[in-house]
Amino acid sequence: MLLSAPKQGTLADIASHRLVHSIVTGELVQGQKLNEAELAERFGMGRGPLREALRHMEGMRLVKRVPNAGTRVVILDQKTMSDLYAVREALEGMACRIAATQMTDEEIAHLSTLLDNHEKQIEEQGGKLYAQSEGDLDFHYQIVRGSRNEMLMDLLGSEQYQLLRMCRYRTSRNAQRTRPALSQHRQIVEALAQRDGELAEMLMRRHIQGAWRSIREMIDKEEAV
Amino acid sequence: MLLSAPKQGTLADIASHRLVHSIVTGELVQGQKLNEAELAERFGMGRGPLREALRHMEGMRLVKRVPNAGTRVVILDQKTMSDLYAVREALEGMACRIAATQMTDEEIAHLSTLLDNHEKQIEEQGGKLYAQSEGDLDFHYQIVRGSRNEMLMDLLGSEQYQLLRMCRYRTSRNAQRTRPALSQHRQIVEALAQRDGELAEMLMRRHIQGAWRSIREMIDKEEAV
DNA sequence: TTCCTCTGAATTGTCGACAATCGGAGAAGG
DNA sequence: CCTTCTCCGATTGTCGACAATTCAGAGGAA
Repeated sequence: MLLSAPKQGTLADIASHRLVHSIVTGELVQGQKLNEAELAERFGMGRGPLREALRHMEGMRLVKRVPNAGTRVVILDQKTMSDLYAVREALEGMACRIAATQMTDEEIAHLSTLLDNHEKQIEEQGGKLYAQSEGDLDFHYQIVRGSRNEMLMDLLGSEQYQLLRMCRYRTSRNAQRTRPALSQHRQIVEALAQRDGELAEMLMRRHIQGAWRSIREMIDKEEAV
Repeated sequence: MLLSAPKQGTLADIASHRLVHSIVTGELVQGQKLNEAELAERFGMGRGPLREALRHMEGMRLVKRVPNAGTRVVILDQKTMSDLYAVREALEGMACRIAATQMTDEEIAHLSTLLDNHEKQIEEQGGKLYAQSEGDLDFHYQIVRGSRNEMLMDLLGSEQYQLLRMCRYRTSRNAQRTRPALSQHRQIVEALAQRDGELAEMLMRRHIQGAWRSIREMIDKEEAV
């Protein structure tokens, strides 16, 4: 799993993982100020490791830090989300294009079975929206891994991934477009199987554009209320 | 300038900037182990701020850190560079596409004059290869800013920018393809002026592909010796 | 000679205390 | 009543010392 948090290692790493979790799930509210002493005590560690974790999270763009004024949880407004999806479209599109030439037949077949499972989950009337969402992320990350591009894996895996989960958590209530999404996923796998990178890239980009459109409409409707 | 390093702020920030400079210019050799105590003394600070800087650099992908085993300067081998250019192609292509719809006429005109200056510099037989290189980065970053996408600006500006500079520093001896590059830049500006995002994206992607091909050939030739 | 084990020195990880800085409550003046 | 200044509490930034871990080399056995 991507969120596998090795509860071992330095305290700073542990603090990072706990902070990520708290921020993604909304336990730490957007814009909230993070008090170093308080968090350090809650995590049972000194302020040193915590500050290092904060610096790391700054790199992940999950918090915003101002010298001598503390660090705050990032605010995911519509503009930020829009920017995020544009970047995703570019990066995952590229990943898809490369993956079409780099993935093994076995890996592509595995993607197919992954989608089969996903479909079953949907038919079983998954109240487990969360699992579906994670499964979707899994699909996307498998393709990114297929690109064999370390930098893409880092960017989409470690960093944007968290922002995306945060975004989903905030908008997970409905967003029932799993059906069309699944269909698009199948198209993408087919393009990969045919080793058509250009087509795979285009399909992935459209897929992400569609996801963003869906989310944005939901946000707009929500704000109208 | 992008490399403007405010020599004020927290010691950790100062350390970051000095480390970036040392790594990009090669003063700190690739793969070299970074001793915390030694660096802290050289910078005239304690190990605390230095460790925070190191964590920050880890986020920038300029160093690699292993728990209980220290941090080392990243190694820019051909695979890493290739990955970097693929990511650049995706991100700058997207930036270009968006910029075509977002930049003001004034900004586009400014790009044109920027290229005029660049051309003059070339004709004046610039021994100042460095200035040209920085000018080129300036051109690219102006377009990224034109996209109005904060995340793109961050990714391409603060982070990849440094890796790219490091890459260029290593391969700056010849790489005399300023002429075709300038011509391609002009084409891109024209596409932007016509508000043709799709074309602008394609031209930018080809431009970056060409730059990478040129660099790779040079590396291959170098290694053959 | 080669390999293993066992130190112990060097380096990283962590903590608590102190200094510097910022934000806000409350007093002084208009 | 509002504005501005001053001081104080709270929070961040920094340092030095200590604990935990790793790595290299000395020494010994096969």
